[in-house]
Amino acid sequence: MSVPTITIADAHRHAGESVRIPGWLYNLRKSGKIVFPLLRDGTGIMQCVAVKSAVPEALFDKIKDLTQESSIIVTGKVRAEQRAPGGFEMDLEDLEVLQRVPESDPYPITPKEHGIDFLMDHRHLWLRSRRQHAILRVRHEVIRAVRDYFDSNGFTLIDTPIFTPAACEGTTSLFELNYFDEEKVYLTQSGQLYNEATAMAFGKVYCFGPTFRAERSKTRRHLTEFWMVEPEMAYATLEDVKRVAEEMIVFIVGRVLENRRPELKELERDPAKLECIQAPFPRISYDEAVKILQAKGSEIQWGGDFGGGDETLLSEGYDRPLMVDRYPSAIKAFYMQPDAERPELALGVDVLAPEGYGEVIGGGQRIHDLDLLLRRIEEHGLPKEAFNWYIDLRKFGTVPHGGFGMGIERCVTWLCGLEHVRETIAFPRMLYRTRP
RNA sequence: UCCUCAGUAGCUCAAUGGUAGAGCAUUCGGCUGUUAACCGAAGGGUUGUAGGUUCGAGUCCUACCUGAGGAGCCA
Repeated sequence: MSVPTITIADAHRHAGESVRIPGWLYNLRKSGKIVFPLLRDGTGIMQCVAVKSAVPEALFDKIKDLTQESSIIVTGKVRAEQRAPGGFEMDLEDLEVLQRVPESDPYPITPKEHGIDFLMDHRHLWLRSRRQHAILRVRHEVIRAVRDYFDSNGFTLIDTPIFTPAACEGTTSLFELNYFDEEKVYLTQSGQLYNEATAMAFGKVYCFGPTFRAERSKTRRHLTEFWMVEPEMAYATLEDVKRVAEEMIVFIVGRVLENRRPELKELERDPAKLECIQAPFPRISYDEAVKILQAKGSEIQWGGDFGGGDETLLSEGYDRPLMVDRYPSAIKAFYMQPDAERPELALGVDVLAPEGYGEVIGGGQRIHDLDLLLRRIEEHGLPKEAFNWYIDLRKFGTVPHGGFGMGIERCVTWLCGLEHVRETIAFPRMLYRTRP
């Protein structure tokens, strides 16, 4: 008679049955004649139990001598048990050891606390911990929600290139590499310019992929390689962009609350902080933001950009994301459409997450007028030849259009209530850290 | 790139300029309901590197290396 192979996540459906679960030994608690191995299988953690008098001696000895993170396949009967974490427990009947981790070189991440440097050096193993597991499952939920939101709202996924011939935005630094020793190309820092082309072909589009910034930033909000989702819409105004950004965030938060409650609990994240993320989000202008900041004691002057502290000051007092729009054109990218009533302002919007998490979305309406775009390219000293295709978009059926970009890691950091973005991606790439 | 802080056992951290310590991990022993289990014992050190001051440096000084936090910039 063969027993079914199941996952720990499904164990509650097999109470009273004998089943087989492949996994790894998460931890082992011993008490003389009774042992409690904790099995981890990627879907959850289950406590097993073996009493010396109730199992064959060879089996008991094999369990007793297991080491942390050894790969094992357990067989036993699942039973509801109040005392077990998770509410279910397995009475062990058999154990197959695929690889026993030797004592001479034990698993380095013990159940005690560790420093961040050590954990980052062992990131490939750290991913097995409950906390990292919870964070990456929330990340997965966020990504799935993003795709579902756009897919069910008429957007077409169109991926943009990662090798690009020039800067999308002249301001930030790019990673440069040799392209067959024939020319220099750069790793993309945004798919936006290409998406403006695809939006003119498909109406509503989005891209979702890795993005690279060679900024020498060393803060809790920065990675050199991160994932960004960027929708772009033809015939869209700044107001349309703001509405979509708001709807998307509400949708994502709703999905996380619906499907990832246990993960939020593992992370000790108060779900009430997310339950209040409902439309409408507060909206203020750059002008108002500057006045608010000055009243709160910030050094900011009109015309300057917000620092990290300014973003925190602005978003405190709101329990939901704050939308700030109409920034001075001078501090924004060359492609930003000016405000018709006040041409010194750009029709851009930033979305600042609550609780001091800062900017998670940046976007706005793009310039659709050919002459204005040419003028801006010149003013910013950009090489016109490299933008010929982009300029074409204003020559052949140009329309008002806009979109935004959302950094996935910053969003996950906020939703999980984390201190640092580095835990929201499996293998973070940061200034001074490219390994493992 | 700049500013601040840190580097001592495998890990997390102590140690007034005067003998290098603890908890966890590992090994051995004990324990029939543990929840980062607990109790007892043992092994484990070129104090990041190179100089300097001093009778004497983990501790003070200089440079460098590595990491962390922050700034600017950004999602």
